[in-house]
Amino acid sequence: MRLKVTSWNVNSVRLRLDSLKRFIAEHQPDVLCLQETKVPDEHFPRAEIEAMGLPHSVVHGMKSYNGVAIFSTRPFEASTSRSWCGKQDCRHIAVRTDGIEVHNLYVPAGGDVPDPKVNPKFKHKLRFLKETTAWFAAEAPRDRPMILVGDLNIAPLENDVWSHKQLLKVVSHTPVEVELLGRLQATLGWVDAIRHFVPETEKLYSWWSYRNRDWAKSDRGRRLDHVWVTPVLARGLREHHVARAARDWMPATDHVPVTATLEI
DNA sequence: ATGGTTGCACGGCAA
Repeated sequence: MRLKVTSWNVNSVRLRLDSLKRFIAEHQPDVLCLQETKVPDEHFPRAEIEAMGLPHSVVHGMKSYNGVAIFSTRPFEASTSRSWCGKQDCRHIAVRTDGIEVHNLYVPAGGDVPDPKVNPKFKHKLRFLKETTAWFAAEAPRDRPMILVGDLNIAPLENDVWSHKQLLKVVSHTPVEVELLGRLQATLGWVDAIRHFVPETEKLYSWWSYRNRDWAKSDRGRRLDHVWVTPVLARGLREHHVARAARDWMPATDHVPVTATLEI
């Protein structure tokens, strides 16, 4: 059976309904994980998205900031959301479908200054990574079929950014973040489902800043959005897709959908 | 070096 899983930071789900409809029609994901929905649950346009062919959903949001959701062609056997760093800021939601746990994460961006002593947002980001790492390490054995997706707000590899050298002190690509993301990845032996298909020598991005006149021409991107699978699922990996074209869909988003397809 | 843009229960904050 095919399982096609997409992660997309939509930066306001209410502004993105036309783009969501187009993406779902063109790519037909089975499980669609959204981040930065920016809407409280009572105002979430849930029925509209369910009508696009994904009739099962869970949402977990708040006013103005953050927010995560999962839509699916198949019913959920369970769903949970966890809070991290003592904050109720809607950065995690998880479901089980077909015996597979799917975790959808929105890691804090971390602000501008990569120093936890002077920047509380960066401190929060590091702490969030440590807490999620401890939780996955304690929670689940490696042989459990699990998928972790989301806007992890870290581009770990040299070719996950347009210039490794120029971004070494830029939040999202600093060594301390990359190291912590590596520890999270090591907990369950998570396999990077996108780099499974794209060699590390090749540039690959999922985000381009709004602050570029011509994002495609300058192509100063970063790969902040990820799909990971546990080792037991990795042998089923069949395809990947980064919907670069969606960067031009109006109104524009800075993140594009990232998809992995597996046979389960 | 700086400034560049977007979104949000509308305006300072987060990204």
